[in-house]
Amino acid sequence: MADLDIKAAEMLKVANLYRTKHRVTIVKVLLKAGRPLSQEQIAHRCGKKHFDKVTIYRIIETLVKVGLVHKAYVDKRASHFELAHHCTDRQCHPHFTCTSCGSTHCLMEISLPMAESPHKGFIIKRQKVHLEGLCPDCV
Amino acid sequence: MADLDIKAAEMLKVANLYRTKHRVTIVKVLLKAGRPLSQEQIAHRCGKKHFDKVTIYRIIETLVKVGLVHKAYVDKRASHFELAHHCTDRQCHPHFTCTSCGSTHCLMEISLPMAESPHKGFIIKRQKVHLEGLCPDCV
DNA sequence: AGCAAATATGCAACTAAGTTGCAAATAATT
DNA sequence: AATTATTTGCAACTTAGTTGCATATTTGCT
Repeated sequence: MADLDIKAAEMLKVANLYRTKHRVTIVKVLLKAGRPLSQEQIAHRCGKKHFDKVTIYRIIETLVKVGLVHKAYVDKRASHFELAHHCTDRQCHPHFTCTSCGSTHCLMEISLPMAESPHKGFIIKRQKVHLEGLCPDCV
Repeated sequence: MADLDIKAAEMLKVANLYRTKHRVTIVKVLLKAGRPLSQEQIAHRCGKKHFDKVTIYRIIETLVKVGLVHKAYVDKRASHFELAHHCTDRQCHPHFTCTSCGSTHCLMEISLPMAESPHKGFIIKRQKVHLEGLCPDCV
């Protein structure tokens, strides 16, 4: 997965961040996953080497700050994060949670029109859509 | 506020739930607030009398189960709940969070079209929209 | 009203996500 | 290679939300 290494390092460089082993690994994990992950899931996918949860939270925080990552949703009290590189600056793809099995999926092809802005003095910059229903496995 | 008492008791009756003092008080608090509240905010608005947080969580859980209440959003790790009586069964009004001051508001007049369902095997039953930007005070 | 069955509440102790401060380690700069 | 800027690991902490169980309240019935 040298491709991913290069891509991850490149993303950090563009964002003007120190390219540390931990950051590269975490960006790679998020690239490979292609879907939102919690701190625990990230830690698990980082493998045997020790990745302190504080470090993971701090890296996520940094990546969010520079716009590489954003919080996709909260499930069972755990925030799930994903790379923002497939999102426009106004909205991302919707996420879908199955009310039967509890799984969550990215629905990349759906996009709703933006709410019109301004609305009664509110300047709307971004919009997030979360869907609920039954996933293919539970129908 | 005898009106609210009657309304709250009526809502519990229709939902076929015991009309306890605690439940009536909490429903009244939610009616009066007209916006999502966290457990802590509910406790605060219930006033001097002792309302254990476990009780509040359990009442919320019950109200969610019968559909009177739903979780509107999570802010700073705390879930915020509101009465569902102004929502359709497919979607509610969007919530708006100001990226400058952090306040969250209900935008009652906005409603986006529903994502079409089914989509690739996913049956979409409900949709939640969360908006971000600048509130009138921060513009 | 008074009683029994059904259900709700309070308390104490717990779980787990996320945070903070600080010393040691690593990356960038010269 | 040395200096500086930044990141990481550790330990201890904070806090939203949960669980089990004994006690209190509601409801339906007579």
